[in-house]
Amino acid sequence: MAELHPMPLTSTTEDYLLAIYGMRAEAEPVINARLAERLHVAAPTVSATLDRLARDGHIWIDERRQIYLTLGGERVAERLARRHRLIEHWLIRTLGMGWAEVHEEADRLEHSVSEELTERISASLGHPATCPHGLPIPGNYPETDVGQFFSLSRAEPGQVVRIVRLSEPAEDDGDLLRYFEEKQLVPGHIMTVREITPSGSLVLELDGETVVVDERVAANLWVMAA
Amino acid sequence: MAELHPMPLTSTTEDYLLAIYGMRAEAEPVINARLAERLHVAAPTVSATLDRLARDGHIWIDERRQIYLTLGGERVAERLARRHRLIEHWLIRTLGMGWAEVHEEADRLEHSVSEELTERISASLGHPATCPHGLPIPGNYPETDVGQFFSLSRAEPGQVVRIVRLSEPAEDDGDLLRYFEEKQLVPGHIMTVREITPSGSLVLELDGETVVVDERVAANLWVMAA
DNA sequence: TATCCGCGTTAGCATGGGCTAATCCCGCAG
DNA sequence: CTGCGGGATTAGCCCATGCTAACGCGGATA
Repeated sequence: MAELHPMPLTSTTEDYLLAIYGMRAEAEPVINARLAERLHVAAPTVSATLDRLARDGHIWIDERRQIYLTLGGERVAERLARRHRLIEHWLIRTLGMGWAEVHEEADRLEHSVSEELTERISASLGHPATCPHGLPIPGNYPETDVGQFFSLSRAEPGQVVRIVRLSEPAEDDGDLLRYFEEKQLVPGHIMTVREITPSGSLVLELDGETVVVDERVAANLWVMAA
Repeated sequence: MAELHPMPLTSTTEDYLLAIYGMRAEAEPVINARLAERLHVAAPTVSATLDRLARDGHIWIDERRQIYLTLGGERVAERLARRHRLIEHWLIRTLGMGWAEVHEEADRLEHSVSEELTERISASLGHPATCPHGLPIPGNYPETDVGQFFSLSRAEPGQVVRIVRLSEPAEDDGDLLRYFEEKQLVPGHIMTVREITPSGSLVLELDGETVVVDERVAANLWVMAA
């Protein structure tokens, strides 16, 4: 039953929907325990909140306790992701905020920016296709070559790749963001995979500089053959 | 007792403090019943919330049930007013939103904009002294000629005045805002008071146009001799 | 097979922020 | 003096969002 007057969603509701959306996009299993980690709340809290989300028709949960967005829930999440990612761009372009700082600010602003303001922002930026960290902006992102993207941790020695985006969870790790920024491991940059060490670390060459990243870090960078 | 880790205030708390601050600035009596009207909540809700505000040291209430901000509460309110008014400017200047629409948007954004972002906005706008509706921006507003301001409803026939700002409550009245915008009754504009009718309406001349406003409307415009 | 780990739910509780209905209090006007 | 009107509080509810402690369950492992 759709509400006649769609109650404005709470900030918490929006956070949950966006987290589920993000985890789906990364093809991670979406279960109670993972959400609890991601949202920094206790397991029973997640259970109760998911019950409300299901009651209100935003999600459904199957027998194996996998969580899925309904069509309505997905629409909400897409709008939020769109807002969040446009805001990030905006903060960088018009106010000169740092590449590693905007995510946190956008996490709060995404809940209070109106639909109209969102569209004005998108227009003023020329409708960018991705956020500054390379994640697609729903509504602006063309249906393209997503299939060509793969995790840097799966790259082969000798391969030349271009960074296309960060992983979802990387955005919530301020230290990691600052590290990526410092090493210029940001979307658009091209690098060569020199070698892969026995422990799984990758030796990269970027702008003539050599950078070594371990497997866990490489897993958070998505690339395409360049 | 100041908290060691100052708990982030809730949106509700901020709304109450800002309302109290605004009513004080207009020299309106600050009591429970007025707050209930302004915030669109029931009287017992206000009582309960004010109890919490007092408990947390943001306000105090005297024997006659007048409500006052503590120094801490006032600091919070000033920061919020600053944010709100800077955001309004920003939305108009960088995104072309309407003079009559920005207040509502800012009412939501003021709760989620960080201190750092606020300062970046102020700098990018050249530290404006007032919001687009003429209300002073704490921290940017010079200590000046506030004493020269008076309500348009107290103007004399023949007087030439310049609009300096709206009243606080006018900002929450969308229809009134749109009316002011349409008639160009906005800060900076100069007009002549042609006559005052027996019913208290004012006949004004603005840019060669004649505009008639009733007493209730005139009370919401502050002017100075020009 | 016995056990333990990861996961989920139940029970029980707290706080913030809302509401209505009913009562109470004070000052002013008749 | 009586009564009324405005304002505040009390009592009693509700919901969303959080927590801990304890229990249950199913699969992998010793």
